[in-house]
Amino acid sequence: MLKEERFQIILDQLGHEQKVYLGHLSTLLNVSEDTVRRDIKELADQGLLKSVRGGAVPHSPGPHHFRDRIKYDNDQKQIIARKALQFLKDGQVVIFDGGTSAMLIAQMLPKDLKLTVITNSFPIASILEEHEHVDVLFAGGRLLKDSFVTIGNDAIQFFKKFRADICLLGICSIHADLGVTGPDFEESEVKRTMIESSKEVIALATTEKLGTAEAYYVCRTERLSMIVTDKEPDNKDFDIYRKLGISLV
Amino acid sequence: MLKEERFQIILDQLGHEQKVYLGHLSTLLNVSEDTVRRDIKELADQGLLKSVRGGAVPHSPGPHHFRDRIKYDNDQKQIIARKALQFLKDGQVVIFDGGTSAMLIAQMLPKDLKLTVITNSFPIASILEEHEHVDVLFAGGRLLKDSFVTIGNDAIQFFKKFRADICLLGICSIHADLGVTGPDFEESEVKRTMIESSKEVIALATTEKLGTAEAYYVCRTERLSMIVTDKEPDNKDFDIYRKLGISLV
DNA sequence: TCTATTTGTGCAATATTTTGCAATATTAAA
DNA sequence: TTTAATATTGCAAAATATTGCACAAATAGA
Repeated sequence: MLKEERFQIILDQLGHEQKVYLGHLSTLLNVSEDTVRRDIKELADQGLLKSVRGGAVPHSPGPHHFRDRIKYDNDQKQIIARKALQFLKDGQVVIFDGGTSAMLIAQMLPKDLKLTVITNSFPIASILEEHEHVDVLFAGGRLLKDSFVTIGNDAIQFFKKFRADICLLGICSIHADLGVTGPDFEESEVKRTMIESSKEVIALATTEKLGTAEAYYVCRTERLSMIVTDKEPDNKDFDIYRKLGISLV
Repeated sequence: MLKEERFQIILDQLGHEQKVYLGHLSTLLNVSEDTVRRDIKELADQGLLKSVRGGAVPHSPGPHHFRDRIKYDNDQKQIIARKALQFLKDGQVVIFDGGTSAMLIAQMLPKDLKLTVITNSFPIASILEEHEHVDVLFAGGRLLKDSFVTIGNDAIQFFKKFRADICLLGICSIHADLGVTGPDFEESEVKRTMIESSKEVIALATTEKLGTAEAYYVCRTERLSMIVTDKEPDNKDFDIYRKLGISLV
């Protein structure tokens, strides 16, 4: 096998995974871990990925240093993202919420998928900038430091203009009676508008967020079309949501 | 078998596969590996494929990303950015245009300067995110791929809401009679609104852009308060602008 | 036609690169 | 701290490239 073939395979892996491991690649490519390490170093020198302890993570070009803040080792969220991905179809208009879960979805998105994406998240917009067939509509507003999303009335008014097919709602607390809630007032306001502007709402939630509530109201639980979790969906804890007509995945 | 026939077969192989091996070609073409190697070298010299250890791979055209563009000829622009920097004072509301010049200014901005920045440029917003005392208001709209700015009616409406102290206008063509012009229609539309929403307009222009014109009108020359160039401002070529009441720096 | 020259090919000697291993150093986690 | 995992370094063996050369085939000029 040519060295270039190995390079291609490593880069392909990083197209849909957020991290590749030395050990995994070593068996996959049939070479020693040392060789994989050297390959990764060479690719890192070319700026095609970022070498990290134990493997490598994607490193996309462009001036987006917020990309570095992604926590790549978040297995739960990665599982959720992979599950959610299957519900995105060609031609849809999708609102992406600003959380890390939605960001992972953006990163795993097949490059040939045609979408119109509406978002208020810098990281998501900058990831999708590389997708030729994705139109990005970005919500203006005040930039919230450290979470890289725009908020405020301008962002709200922006989302109100659209009628999206799907809203990918980042991880919030979900409680069957109290509804969907979030920890930040202004972000919750924006989320509420995102939901109002979408036909279907897919909530991305790690299981520990189910049954909990936070200070600020976002929407009623029944408004959700689907909850994507990191666990098996046939758990009986989830029955309460199924009764409300919500699919669990 | 003619050498040209071998060439054709090698190239055909690379049309289907992503790689060819020396050994494989050697048996296929009934010549020694040395000959194949020489063939590949010759084809590589013509740029028809890429010679690699053990075989060859298709020649991939390198990506031309935003990041790559930043490096080029920024000496001039750095001079301009440094000069422009002195006009920014605490407490001002400043509109940053999306060009590389404005980006360099953002990069050089002292961390303790208090500003409100209004922009439609991702790179600028993400640079300023690290400035604790800078409030960033980001214009929504359609994201223009590869230049990382938002454009369209939404962006225009956003800028119309403000009354800024200064507009830092990225490098356009400036002609004393024909006014300020740009090469892209939609970007020029946005620039026009930026200018309308600002008290003062500081144009950033490399000297070769002075006296030239492009297709799309942005504003009259007199509307500029100042032109920052990379040359000494006492050049007599600049007199024509001074007569219009524009400072040169 | 015949010779002289060029070109393409394979072979062998030598140089370079790649690879895996082992010893040592560094880092992250308990 | 100690401990386990991962990285780095130097090295030798294997794989591959390069070079020089001999020889054959094709080409050109007389």
